Amino acid sequence: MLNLKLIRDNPTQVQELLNRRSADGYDIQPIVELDLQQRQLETQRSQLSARSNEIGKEIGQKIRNGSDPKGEEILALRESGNQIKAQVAQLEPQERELKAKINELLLQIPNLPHESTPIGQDETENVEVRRWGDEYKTQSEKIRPHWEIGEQLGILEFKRAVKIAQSRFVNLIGAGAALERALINFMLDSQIKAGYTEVMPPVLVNSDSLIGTGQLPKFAEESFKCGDDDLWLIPTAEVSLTNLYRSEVVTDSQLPIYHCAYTPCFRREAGSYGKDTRGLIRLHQFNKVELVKLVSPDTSEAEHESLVQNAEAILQALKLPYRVIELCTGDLGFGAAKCYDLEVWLPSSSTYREISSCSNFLDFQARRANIRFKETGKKGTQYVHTLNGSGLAIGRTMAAILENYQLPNGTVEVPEVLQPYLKREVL
RNA sequence: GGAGAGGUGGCGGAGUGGUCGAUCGCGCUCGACUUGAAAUCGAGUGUACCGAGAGGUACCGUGGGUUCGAAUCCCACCCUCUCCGCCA
Repeated sequence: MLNLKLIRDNPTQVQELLNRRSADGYDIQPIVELDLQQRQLETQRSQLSARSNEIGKEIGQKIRNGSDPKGEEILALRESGNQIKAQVAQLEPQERELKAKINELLLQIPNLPHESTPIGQDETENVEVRRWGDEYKTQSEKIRPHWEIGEQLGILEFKRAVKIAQSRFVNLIGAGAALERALINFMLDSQIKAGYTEVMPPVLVNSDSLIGTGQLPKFAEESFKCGDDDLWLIPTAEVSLTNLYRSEVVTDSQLPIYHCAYTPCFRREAGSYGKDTRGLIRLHQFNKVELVKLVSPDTSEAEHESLVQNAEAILQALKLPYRVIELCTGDLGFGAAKCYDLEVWLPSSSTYREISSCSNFLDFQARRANIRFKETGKKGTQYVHTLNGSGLAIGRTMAAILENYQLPNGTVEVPEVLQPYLKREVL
């Protein structure tokens, strides 16, 4: 969430930055007005409370000095205390309501795009930063999509998954399941080597966690909710990992904190009917290795670049052609100030498809989740900066491997780095 | 799910209606002593919000309530621990 003081002090700049996201945009004016009202109320109420506290102390002192607790003097003081209390009781709910309303509005406002984020309307104005691995693109004439390859090899099974669940689910069979596991282990091993501490977190989380990372309140329809409990299936391990430190104050010596996790991810994909209906690209349940960093604000830009490199390293090790895209302001996710997408080459459709999204949230999530750090020797606390990225989405990686490593005879070569994990060279 | 115990500042731990934002110990910071360190001694040391400032308000698991006044009394909820039950 945005800093209320920043909105208060620089409403025009904040509004201008929000407008970069979209023209119909977000209006901060209501917040500015409510904030003004709330502060006036707060001043008024706290002055009354101060007076009331004084009266309370006076009564206590008089009784200790021998005044009759039932005497006229004390009764008069109590009466005036009661009057003030009645006034406070009137103001309090108004103030609480205003605060709640402000908070509600703040939770709906997306992050301000970073100054360096390219300005644009939608994904067509995203900027390609670099490309890697053109030399690995297959020259073969006969390219089949990954779901055909997978079904023919008997390692992907969509029909029965639909039976036991619904559409957009898959069974991985035999070598398919083994390949999935190999990818998970390879990715985790690589990221652990890069300095991330592995976590196996809950994949069910409460509402506060989803608010902390920004999925709630705006995107409730994107996640699966458990009926009887305040628990949701995570759409990404970002939620679990970032919320590990919710409402905590860490010391600056603990920073930077790097975590990686393999988890299944669950997404309702509401509103994407008809999109990517075949294959592994858009499922309700998919596996992912996620990277999360909590860092000191002055390092977050450099940390962002190195996070992207950690994700890229996986694609490079797998020799999968990809490109790095910097999202423009109009395509930026809700909480991100700056975001790079990694897109892997899928030869069957001759397109690059997103396989990792690496975002810098600055203090946006830290404010929502109240994650702070204390600098030794300094008074007070500061919000950390949070970053995350996929390292990588497993299902899409499998799709890319099946397509990029397919052989004319219908089999699939196993990428060299996976061979020790999979203990075979061909699928 | 049942029974019991408990949740206080970075940690430990006091505090059962007023002088408590909270004794004390540890830790930490600064200073003194010391060639240096340890030990010792002295001072300081929570967070958030409002206010130009002086200052004020709020916070003792969370939310309500009683009272002029609540860490302390009442109610509900959450969490932790022990025992029992169930269970991958």
